[in-house]
Amino acid sequence: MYRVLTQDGARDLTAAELAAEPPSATGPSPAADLPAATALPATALHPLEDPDAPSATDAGDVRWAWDDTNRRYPNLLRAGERVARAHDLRLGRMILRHAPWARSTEVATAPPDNWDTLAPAPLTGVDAAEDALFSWGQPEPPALDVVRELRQQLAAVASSERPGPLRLLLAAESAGALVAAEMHHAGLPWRADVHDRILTEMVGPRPALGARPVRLEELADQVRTALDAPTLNPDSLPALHRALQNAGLPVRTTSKWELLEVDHPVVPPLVEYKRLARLLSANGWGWLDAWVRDGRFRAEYVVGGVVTGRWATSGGGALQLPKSVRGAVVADPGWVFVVADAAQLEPRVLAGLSQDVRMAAAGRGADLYQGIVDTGAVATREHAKIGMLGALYGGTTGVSAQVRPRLAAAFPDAFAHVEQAARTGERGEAVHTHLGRGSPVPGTDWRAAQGEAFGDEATQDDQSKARAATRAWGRFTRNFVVQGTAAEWALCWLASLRRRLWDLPTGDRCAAPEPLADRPHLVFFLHDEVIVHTPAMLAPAVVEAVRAAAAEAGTLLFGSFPISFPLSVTTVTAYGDAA
DNA sequence: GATTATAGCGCG
DNA sequence: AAAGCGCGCTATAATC
Repeated sequence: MYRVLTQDGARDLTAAELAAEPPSATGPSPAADLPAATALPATALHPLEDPDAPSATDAGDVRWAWDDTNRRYPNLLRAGERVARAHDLRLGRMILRHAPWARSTEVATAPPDNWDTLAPAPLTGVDAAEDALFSWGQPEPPALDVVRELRQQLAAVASSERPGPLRLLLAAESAGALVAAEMHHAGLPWRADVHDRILTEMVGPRPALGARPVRLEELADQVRTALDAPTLNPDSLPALHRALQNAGLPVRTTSKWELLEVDHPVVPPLVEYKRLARLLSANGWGWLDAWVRDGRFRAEYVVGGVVTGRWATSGGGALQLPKSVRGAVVADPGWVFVVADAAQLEPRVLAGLSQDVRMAAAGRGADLYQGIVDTGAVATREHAKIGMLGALYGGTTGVSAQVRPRLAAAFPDAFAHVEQAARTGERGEAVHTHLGRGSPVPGTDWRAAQGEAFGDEATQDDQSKARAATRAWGRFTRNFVVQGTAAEWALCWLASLRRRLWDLPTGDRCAAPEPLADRPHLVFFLHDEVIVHTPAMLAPAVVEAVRAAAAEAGTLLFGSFPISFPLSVTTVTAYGDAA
């Protein structure tokens, strides 16, 4: 049963009704020509195709369908309502527009409309929780026919070349949107006093606005002395570069790695200055003032914000929290964090993607890189790691290039898969993830450069630039299939974990006025890592749920293929203490 | 004076 | 050591 949120309110429709000819026909519906059986009712989905399948505690099997989770769900959460399942039509449209398996469907071929340009509402959009319960709070988007779009998307999935994976992808993406809204609602516990103490220990007390903290001023003075440049402002890159040149340092740029190759008394204080200045500008007192309220940091997640399907964030830099300030993330009294991250996620995903049984076998233990060493393919764990990362990213130099032939011989299926993705990209064609998310194709500039490189008046320079652009796009598509499929694994992990956390027996706690934040709940997600905030007593059950969810994610993507996804899990009171 | 571009570095 | 992929954010420079 779909609960479709239209501008007139919520309306319940069965999948069969959605697959039938729409009453207000503005032309033939693509769904009309489909046999009814091709549009599976939501209730008939095998649980393994649906990571947020209804659980024992869900009211029925309702799946909300709405234009934009960000626009609709936060107000439900404020009203104390938790939604079990959703179909986010904005996200669904983005995926189906570019999914190669749905290339010939109406959703993919129709001219652009308002759905294509619909920007997600900010999670922190509505300033007031004071909004009337059913005024949805934010300005209405342009006219959108929600029922029609849902019909078209369901029909597109059903008539696509691979309905099962695409259906899972849309369900997982939408579940991700629910998680993002819930994490924003609950917030990441953040102790401003601890953060302040960390900063003070590193740079001295908070200075007046615009002034440097004492430690930074000391380091700046040491830099000026070492370079004999008494008025140097080390924050000015051109000035710093000139001063380094004048002092005779052979550096091309002012970057840290280049400085570290030079032996000169200015290097230690300058590198330390840059480290602390960076921390202070990105996550100093200003950040604290702007982003932490009432003991919580509320990240603005952007689900599907990266082309590969990874999440992005806007504002606050939630996906770049430096390790040095993670000590300020402290659980509430009586509560703890369960911090879990997936070990070597991307190579494991590649093993599953390419059905490489040898690589899967190397990943049988907790450490895939050590497993590779144990096969005898390479001598050290470091070589295994650098070699695998090189294969995923398209590295062509150094150790990565050296060990590449040996790894390629040991794991031919995995290496052939990424090579194939690179070749496809170099031809300017799209690749796709395991569940069917399509990559963008290169723009007109890229194609023009390719064409001109073979023209009559092509110079050497034109040709080498074109070759470089070709290879760069190949590296992008090579990585896309792995990074994108890893993102899909992570979405399934999140969706499964979210359902399992809700199903945990919590005694009387869940009767509390805040249905989400008074029980174990997700508070942070970082590509292959999650944090659950939980009453300490329930931590062991949460650890079990996190592991079970990882196993389920592996099965959802790769069925019975024997690739495992081990986690490293710790239970801590401060994020900074996690391994 | 307001904008866009770049270098550099934080995260995976 | 970075490199080879994907991001966001800041301060400063460059440009309008």
